[in-house]
Amino acid sequence: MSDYDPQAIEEKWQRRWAERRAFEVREDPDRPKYYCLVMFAYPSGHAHVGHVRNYMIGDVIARMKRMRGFNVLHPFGWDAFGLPAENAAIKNRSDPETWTRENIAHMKGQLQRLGISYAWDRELATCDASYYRWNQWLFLQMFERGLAYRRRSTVNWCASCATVLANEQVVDGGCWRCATVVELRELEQWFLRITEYADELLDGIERLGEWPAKVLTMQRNWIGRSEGALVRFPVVEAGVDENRDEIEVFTTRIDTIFGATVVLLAPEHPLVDRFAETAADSPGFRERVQQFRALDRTDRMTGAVEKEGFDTGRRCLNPFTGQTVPIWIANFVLAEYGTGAVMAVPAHDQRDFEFARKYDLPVQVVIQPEDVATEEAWSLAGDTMETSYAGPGRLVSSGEFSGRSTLGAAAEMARVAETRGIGRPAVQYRLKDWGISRQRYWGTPIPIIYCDTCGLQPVPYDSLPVELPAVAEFSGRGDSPLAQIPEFVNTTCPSCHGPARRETDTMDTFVDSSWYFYRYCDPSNDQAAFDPETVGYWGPVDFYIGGVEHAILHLIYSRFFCRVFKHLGMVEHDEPFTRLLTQGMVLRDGAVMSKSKGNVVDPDQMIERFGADTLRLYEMFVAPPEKEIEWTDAGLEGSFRFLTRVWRLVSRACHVLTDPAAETLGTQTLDDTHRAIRRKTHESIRRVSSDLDPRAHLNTAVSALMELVNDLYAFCERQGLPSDGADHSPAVGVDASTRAVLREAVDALVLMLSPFTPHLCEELWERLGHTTGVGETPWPSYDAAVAQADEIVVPVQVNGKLRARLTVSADVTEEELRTAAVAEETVRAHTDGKTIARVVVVRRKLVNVVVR
RNA sequence: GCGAAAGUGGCGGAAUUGGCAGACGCGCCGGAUUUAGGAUCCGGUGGCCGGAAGGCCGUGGGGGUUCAAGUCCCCCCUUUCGCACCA
Repeated sequence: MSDYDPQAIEEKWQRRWAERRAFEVREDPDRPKYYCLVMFAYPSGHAHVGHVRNYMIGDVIARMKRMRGFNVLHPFGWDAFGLPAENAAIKNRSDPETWTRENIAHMKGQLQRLGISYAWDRELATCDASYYRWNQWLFLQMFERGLAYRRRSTVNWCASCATVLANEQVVDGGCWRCATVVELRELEQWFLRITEYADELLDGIERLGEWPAKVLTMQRNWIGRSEGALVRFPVVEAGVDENRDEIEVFTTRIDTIFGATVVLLAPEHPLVDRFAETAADSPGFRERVQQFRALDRTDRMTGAVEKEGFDTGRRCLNPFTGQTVPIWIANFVLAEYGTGAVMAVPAHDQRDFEFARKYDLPVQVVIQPEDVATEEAWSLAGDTMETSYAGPGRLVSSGEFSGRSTLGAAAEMARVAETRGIGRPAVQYRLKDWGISRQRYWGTPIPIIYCDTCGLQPVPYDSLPVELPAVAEFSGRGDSPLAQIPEFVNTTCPSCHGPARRETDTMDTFVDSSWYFYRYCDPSNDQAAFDPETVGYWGPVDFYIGGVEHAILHLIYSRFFCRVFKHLGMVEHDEPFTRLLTQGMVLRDGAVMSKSKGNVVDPDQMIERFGADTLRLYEMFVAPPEKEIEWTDAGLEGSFRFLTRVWRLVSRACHVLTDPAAETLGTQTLDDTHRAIRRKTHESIRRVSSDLDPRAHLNTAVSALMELVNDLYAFCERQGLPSDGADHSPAVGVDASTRAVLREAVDALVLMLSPFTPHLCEELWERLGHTTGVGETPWPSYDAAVAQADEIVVPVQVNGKLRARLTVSADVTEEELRTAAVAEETVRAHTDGKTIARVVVVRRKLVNVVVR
């Protein structure tokens, strides 16, 4: 047989798979379905070995599941809208679509050379009107239900990208894409009411048992639910009793309200401007407010700025104590959380404590720890305490509530506030509604029309899609590129048919990626986003694989959309992704691969040198899928060496194996060597099967296969099989038992290796005389009786230290083990002259002789 | 600062339920083969002592539980990730 020539083999099998449409599937109610999905790709230009790793994990799982009898949906597509296309267009003086389509073509070629088992007939690109029209459809559905709405608001603005960012897209105060520090701007924006589902999204986390705990924690933090109360503090105006202003605060510690000695406003709080109008007598008021507002946003958010504030001179009424308290403006109070106003309780909150000490504001103790003997001790401490006390305890100096335990007091006091009409229990979330308006060209047009007479009008469903107009040359200037295109902007009102203007913002591309996994199920449907019955068959996604960088953005939006579709009656499941695996990055020289660092490893070059199978195997073997890996060429060579070894082993086996149907195990007598290799074969099947499913420990599955190959080499040598390349007549001098045992082992090896290196294994499978493809052959099953050894080696310890090994029959009894262990010579050397206090026997595992 | 995860040979990593630490691979060393190199095959490879048999030590550090700890508990160190004035 010839040498291993990956290039020839890989091309041959990729062609055959395509001809056979081997990976295209349709719904089949008689077979269990399995939806294996990798996160679709942004067509940036070139796939690198990091992408390859992601896609390989999915491919190994998909191919293995197919062999295990599942009807496997394994699609791929393109997250094709987005800013880089616009930037590239400006740079190349072309248009975003050309750039995008060329990149898709190139990357698709790269992926196809890897031999991934995608159902390419379901490929989609979000920039196709046939896809994004359903973004528009869904937007209108949400608009009808009040889930999409428009409001003027302060938004995060990235000056470099010249667009708005969602809260989720602001990372450490900068743009998630380019890290430019975000500014705040007032704009009319479209929002999706994700907060409507805040509790559902939070509760659902409990049921995502097959997601990494880390991702769940991040989502919990992001939603940031806190229970507390809203309480209104009436502003005390000299001489005015009616219709006076109120400051509503949110607190999680209403049980400390008797200690609220000052109310703090965010500099952006609406009342601040009102106060400023009448603050003529207070010089510098406006200037100081301006100073606070101008503070660097990131610094304010992260606490890098010193806590400062000043007295407005106004006072309000603490509705529980009936006492007036001063109103201050403080730079650390956030306008966007809660009500933008807080009650400060210096004695029981560290921030407030520091603030009070700095400005010499009163510290009123109202909670006393259970273990402090007397109230006096703490009342005294109010003036001398060095730190706040935020723990539990008993309420003191709290009117009718004094003596109560903090446990349960907060809930009751919130209810009391409600009956008195001064507040109510309330829940706050960190999660904000999702701003989706983007002042960009390359995205889904928002299907809304503005008419001077009729106002805001949704585009009628039968006018969808609102197509993105082509542009000849892309300048990228102006806030909303679509606004520069009169043919697009000018339209007629669907209601009065008078002249009207289209919305010129496009949707955040995360809208596109929030439901693409449903579209794959029914990709060419032109009547609906998807047929609910079809998604009912394929959904939810059983196994989803992608980078942890999407832990909050994409994965929370998709869970949100799943619920919207459920409420539209289009899906029945609660969660879109049953199991999530976040694969580790591929690093080189300790850094993420990027063009600018010049450390990108191009998969095409690796395929050229070693073949796709070697690259595939290497990336699966080097570490567990979740871990990040450091790229090494040496490791790749090792994988190539292993595959060459497999090739030679099977070639050698082919010299003596002729007919799969005849070489079966039946009544042959097997000697020890035969039994040993059968044991190894079945043990390997057991290990590889469970390593792949459900454990997804792909690296140890490969290790087990390497061990099997090593043993098979030794077996061939021992049985005197002619070596590869030697002159021989088939099967000369090789008995039927040896051939049957070898056949079983080599077949199992090739089958189990095939999800990793499908081209090589298809070729070897064919050479082994099989007529069906390796991928259509059922996964091998293991026989526990065969995997079980006749004899086992049991370690013997004396006082926990290994002293001997006993080779005993597998069905040895505890008593026999005990006797044999104590009698063993090396054991006796360590027990002589001592008392055997105890002998611990763990059947089939270990003996420990305890001496004194 | 708070929270979580991790820390195992020269390197990547394995050890599924508390039961032989270091599977498998890389690298290195030796042997066979070879004109030579490469490739291949076989063997060795945690540290220390020893000619060997064997012994001692060993999973970031320190304590503990247990017949038995990489694994469980407590304290500490380091790294990574997440959160970071959220009232």
